[in-house]
Amino acid sequence: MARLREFDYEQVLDGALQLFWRGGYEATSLDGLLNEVGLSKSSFYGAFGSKHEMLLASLDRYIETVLQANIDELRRGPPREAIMRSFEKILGFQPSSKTCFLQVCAIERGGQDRLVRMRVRRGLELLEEAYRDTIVRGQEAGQFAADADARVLSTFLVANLYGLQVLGRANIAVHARTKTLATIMKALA
Amino acid sequence: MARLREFDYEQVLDGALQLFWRGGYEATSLDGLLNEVGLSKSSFYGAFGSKHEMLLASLDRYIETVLQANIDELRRGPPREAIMRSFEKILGFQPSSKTCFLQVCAIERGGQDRLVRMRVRRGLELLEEAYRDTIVRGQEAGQFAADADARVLSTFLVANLYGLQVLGRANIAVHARTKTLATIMKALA
DNA sequence: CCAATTATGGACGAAATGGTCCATAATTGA
DNA sequence: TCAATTATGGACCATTTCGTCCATAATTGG
Repeated sequence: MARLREFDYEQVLDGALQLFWRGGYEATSLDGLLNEVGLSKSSFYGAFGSKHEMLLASLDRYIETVLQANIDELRRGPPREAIMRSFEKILGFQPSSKTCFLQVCAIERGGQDRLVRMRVRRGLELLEEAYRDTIVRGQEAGQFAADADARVLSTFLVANLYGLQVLGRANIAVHARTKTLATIMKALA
Repeated sequence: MARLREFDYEQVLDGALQLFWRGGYEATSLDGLLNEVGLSKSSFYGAFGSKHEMLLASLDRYIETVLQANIDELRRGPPREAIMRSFEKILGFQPSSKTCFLQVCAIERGGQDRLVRMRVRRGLELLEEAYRDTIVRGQEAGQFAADADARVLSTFLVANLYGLQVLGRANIAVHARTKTLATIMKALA
């Protein structure tokens, strides 16, 4: 063995995630990041490889913590309420709120960066599956139309979830976005 | 009077729009931009002021050309078909396709940049109005449920339009996105 | 305690960043 | 034709960018 690392890998990763999440990839400077988390360059390059690899690691981290927590909430609660709550969170967004990191990555880098795209896709699929299972649960409980295709509806929900975040970023009034939620829920039955 | 400018202002603006549109604000370097459009720095700063002002000008330009063209199509055609066509365009997107510039700006800078946010919002509102008027036309023609609130539905359509673009960026299969369109249209009646 | 190995601090570097400045060129009204 | 004004090319600048490198520190197995 040899000298032990003095920093907490996941703590640094979480710090990087916060910065990338708020500012995006390009606008986040490595020096600023290292300064923020208090890490030297050699330690960083030794542990993470490069700024880009750090982004990928942040994205993985986001999926397995933040996104997974949202998914867990969805899977746990009563179907209709759980779905509504997932949307109500987003209705509360202000323009300066952090929208889903998957969306940030998809828009800034998804067009050119295959490794980012694969991860975003995986995250969206996890979310879609969670919605799908929740819809099926709701159908079994007689809350949603039983003849509807849960897969189609779950993709529809994911699309709406991200669309509403764009409206929030643009400062479209809360009441306008809230009324949209009713239309979305109506599509479930 | 004095010496005449040798470059075409709008042509340069269009070139800048293309670069910002494809790569985003931060990732687009001024040197690269000037090199691309063949403009000297002094001419650029004389005419446009700064990189940031150029972004704002590009955004305005986008709204009055690209977005307005989409809006015109929407307003011209038969209601149901016009709405469907506006979505079908997006279904054809590949991951590398340029998503709506309003979305790129909203996600990259909307959280921190008020001037960008105001423009994005105005663009979204123009789009929402066009959808709204188209829905009303459809209601008058008996194609859509007459008792529905066209304003709510139009916001709903805008949200879906942007949500589907995120899915496209993430390489979610075309057939999954296509099926979503049916669900969206069903909400109109 | 020594050898091997890994972590750390920070100096260093080359290139790129957005932006300024100035000498010169071109144009028009008088 | 001359004065006034604006456009242009490009040198120049400070700062920041991501990344490398190396000497030194710390740790463990033998």
